[in-house]
Amino acid sequence: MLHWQNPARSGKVISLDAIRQDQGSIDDTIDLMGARMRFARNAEVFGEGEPAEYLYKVVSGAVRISKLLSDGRRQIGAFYLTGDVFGLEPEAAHHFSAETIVDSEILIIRRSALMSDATRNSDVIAQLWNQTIAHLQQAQEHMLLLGRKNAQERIVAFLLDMSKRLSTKLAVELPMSRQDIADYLGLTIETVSRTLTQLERDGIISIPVSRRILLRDPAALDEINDDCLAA
Amino acid sequence: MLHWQNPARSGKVISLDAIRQDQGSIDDTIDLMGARMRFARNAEVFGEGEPAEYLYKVVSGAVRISKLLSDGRRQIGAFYLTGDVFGLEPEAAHHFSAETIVDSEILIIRRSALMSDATRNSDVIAQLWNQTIAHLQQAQEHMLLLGRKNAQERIVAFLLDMSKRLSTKLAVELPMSRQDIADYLGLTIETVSRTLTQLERDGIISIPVSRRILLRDPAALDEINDDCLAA
DNA sequence: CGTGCGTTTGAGTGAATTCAACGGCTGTGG
DNA sequence: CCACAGCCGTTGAATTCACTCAAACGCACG
Repeated sequence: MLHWQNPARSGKVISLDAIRQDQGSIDDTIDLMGARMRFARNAEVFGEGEPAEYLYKVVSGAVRISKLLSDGRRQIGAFYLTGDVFGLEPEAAHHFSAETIVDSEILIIRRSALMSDATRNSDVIAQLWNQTIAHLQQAQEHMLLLGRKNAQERIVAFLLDMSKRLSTKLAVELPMSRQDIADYLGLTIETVSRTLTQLERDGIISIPVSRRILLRDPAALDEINDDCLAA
Repeated sequence: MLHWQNPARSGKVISLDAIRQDQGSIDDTIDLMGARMRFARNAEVFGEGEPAEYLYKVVSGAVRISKLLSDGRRQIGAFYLTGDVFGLEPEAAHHFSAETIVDSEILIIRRSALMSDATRNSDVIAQLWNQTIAHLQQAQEHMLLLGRKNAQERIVAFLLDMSKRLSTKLAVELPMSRQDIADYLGLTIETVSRTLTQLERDGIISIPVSRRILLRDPAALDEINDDCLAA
């Protein structure tokens, strides 16, 4: 039997929750078939244009996927944290490169292994499809942020998303640098820094050390984030 | 047998080509099972938050999918032209709303019908998955544009993409308004207009009427678009 | 011949960027 | 234990690119 229905989700912010929620059988499959590998900080997991032979799951650590323009401008497409699956593109080649942000342990599974299993069990494809859908929705949400939100809104959306995904609700320990955040949000490092400082001055957050952010006034953050649909 | 391999594609610009190329069997299925419907210009095909019961294919006309913020800011996620499939989110609800841009004919198929077929033929799921992947890659490419490109680069990328998809290589007949273009590219209508005017002054394009754009100097356009990877 | 909508053009503003300097850790080596 | 180098992050000043506000234009339609 197939599981076409993902759990209905009410929120408008599409993070990777959907992916996690729907990982029952794929987790089992991958965990059985995969091989663990350790990567140092800033190691390349795969490069743009490389054949996409494997599927990846973050066991511990954090990963970014990114694209570069010829003049060095970089867009980070997503961050993957513990438990997240990435690299699932049944095309010949990857369209992003993936690097670790911190020392990480990654579970790697050969795509062909999954696929041969899939011929016997269409559940696996359905699961992979659902994963892809979740990634797509995340990308679409991010397009709204990149296209239409100002610096403060971007930063706040980022903090709330990280808070949710790290599930340390009010004390967010960021694995990534300001440059990574900037390249994810389509801002400069200076703007990221200034905006965070301003939020701290406003008493909405506090930043005891640069990588640790305390959400002092979640209501104010939600207010700024206010993604509501019109009418 | 499954078709895991999409045709390898060399270009960096991910348009909907991949979708079209891989539509053999899904086209057959949908065309057989679907019902055609006519929509007037600016008609809503589905709304954000509505249950996603159907899959859609543009027979003729054009469709935009979009998201709104509470203050009216709008981000258009994609345009779908003749032959494109959209609405494939096996989640409970749509995350974008979809409206026709011009009078359109849309083929509609009940998802459940496809799905019951899928239990017998995992090919169909694989096809749907590939469609989703293509949409994801398009979204990721668009994130790079929205996050890191200036107005001129956005306009040029848009024109080249439209030129390719409309396959009237050098004379692009745009179905959408300047406002739609602006909301797709994350710009204002004025900036879109000014940038097009400037390209015309530079002799790179010409605009006999506002919706028709002639690509006079494709090499110059490619130059500006230059998406190349670094090193 | 108006009216209305979509588009263009102009002038001025502003938010984010660029350029530049400074501050504060961390680790290393004297 | 201190000195110093190398990052990373913050802050400041000036600039710029796209935005806002405003008006005019052109075309279609009644």
